[in-house]
Amino acid sequence: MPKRQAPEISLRKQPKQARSADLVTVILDAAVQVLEAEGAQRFTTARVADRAGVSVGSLYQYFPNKAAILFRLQLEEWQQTTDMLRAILKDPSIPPMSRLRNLVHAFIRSECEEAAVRGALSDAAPLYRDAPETQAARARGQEIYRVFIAEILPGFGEERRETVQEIVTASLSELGRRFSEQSRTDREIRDYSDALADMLVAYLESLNSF
Amino acid sequence: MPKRQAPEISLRKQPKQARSADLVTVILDAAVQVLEAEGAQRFTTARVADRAGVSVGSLYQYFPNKAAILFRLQLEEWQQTTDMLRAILKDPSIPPMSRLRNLVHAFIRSECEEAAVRGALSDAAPLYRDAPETQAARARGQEIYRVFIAEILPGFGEERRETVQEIVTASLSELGRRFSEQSRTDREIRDYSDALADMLVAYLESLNSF
DNA sequence: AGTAAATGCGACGAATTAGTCGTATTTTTG
DNA sequence: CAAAAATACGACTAATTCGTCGCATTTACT
Repeated sequence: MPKRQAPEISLRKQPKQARSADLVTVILDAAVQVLEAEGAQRFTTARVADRAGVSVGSLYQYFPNKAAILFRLQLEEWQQTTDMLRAILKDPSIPPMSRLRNLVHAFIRSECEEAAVRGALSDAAPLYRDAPETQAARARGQEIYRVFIAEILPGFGEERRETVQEIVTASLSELGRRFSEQSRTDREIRDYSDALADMLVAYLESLNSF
Repeated sequence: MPKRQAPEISLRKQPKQARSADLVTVILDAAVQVLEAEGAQRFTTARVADRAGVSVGSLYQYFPNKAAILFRLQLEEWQQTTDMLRAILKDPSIPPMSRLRNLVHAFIRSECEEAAVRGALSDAAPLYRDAPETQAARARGQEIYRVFIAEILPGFGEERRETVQEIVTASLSELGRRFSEQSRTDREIRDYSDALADMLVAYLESLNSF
């Protein structure tokens, strides 16, 4: 059981002046560029600092270690995606299964944009995924699905719903990630999204026909 | 676009004497142990050689680089799994959807055994996944599903079937991997397998009801 | 202006790693 | 048994990496 993983993934100190706040954003932008251009393997603090036009020392003023930068990027990614999906999933003017279809399409499209960065980020996941902050962020993201599943499967027990939720969310995130590993045409994206939506809808409807 | 990745993943030379054939298996055994005990991050040729009770030099006689060892392990993993699943999927005495259910259960159970090694192997995937040998092995593994999908969806065109196959195989491998990241009780394994099988069956049956 | 706090710097230390090469040992072969 | 081929060895090199520390510069505040 390899349980490495030091904590300390959060910001080391809060930027108090404008220049240092800028510094943090400049570093994060540079980090994205490094991930995109060099991949997870060659993602190093030195390269990030270099591309940001900043010294390593400055970088380490605000990020306690390399993993903290990656975690921060993943966190922002998750937050953006979750916000988008929440809006789709909560819209009461659309029937649930249509909302789900819309969500699938939006999610797959979003996964295919900036696929390079996302892919690299997931290659680097071992560096940050075991940190408690990461677990917490994951859990927060699950909330919107929990509510949705409860809405469409009202007769089911807590435990059963959790399993369904696990399957549905994992299908989305894992199949989305895998699909976006290769570059795809718009046509492929539509077809795949349709098929994935078909599968999820067929599953959920089959559960309700009893 | 990070396109690193040197080829040269195959064996450097064939062992001609018994002792060197032993050497290769000893090294592979040790590699598994290192992956399991230390994780992908700390998987180094030195550690493997050390645990195998062999010198690095000897290791490099037969493996051109670190990635070759990992590829070899992944290949054996895939071969074993594929053989098992092929037998289940081809049994003509059982109706197709029952075969699929059996397959899901067998696969998830198998993923949960030695989850540590499999997880580490997939963390290390960036080191070998872009090699042509890996692509080829992947493609070979897809074959059994291609045949199965063709059997149950005879009226569908080639392209459509490919999308379905992509969805089904990705669901299995990715959800299986993700599920096995945490350690699971027998009960959880059964419930999850049932749910996943439900989803796949619901999907495939929904396709056939037109 | 003058002081203290905040920020920025980058050379440097300590550690780790992949892979090689010349040599020693063992096995095969004639 | 002797020469040749195969195998084993492990010290070593070259490269890369993370993260720190003492000092310089800039900003905030009175």
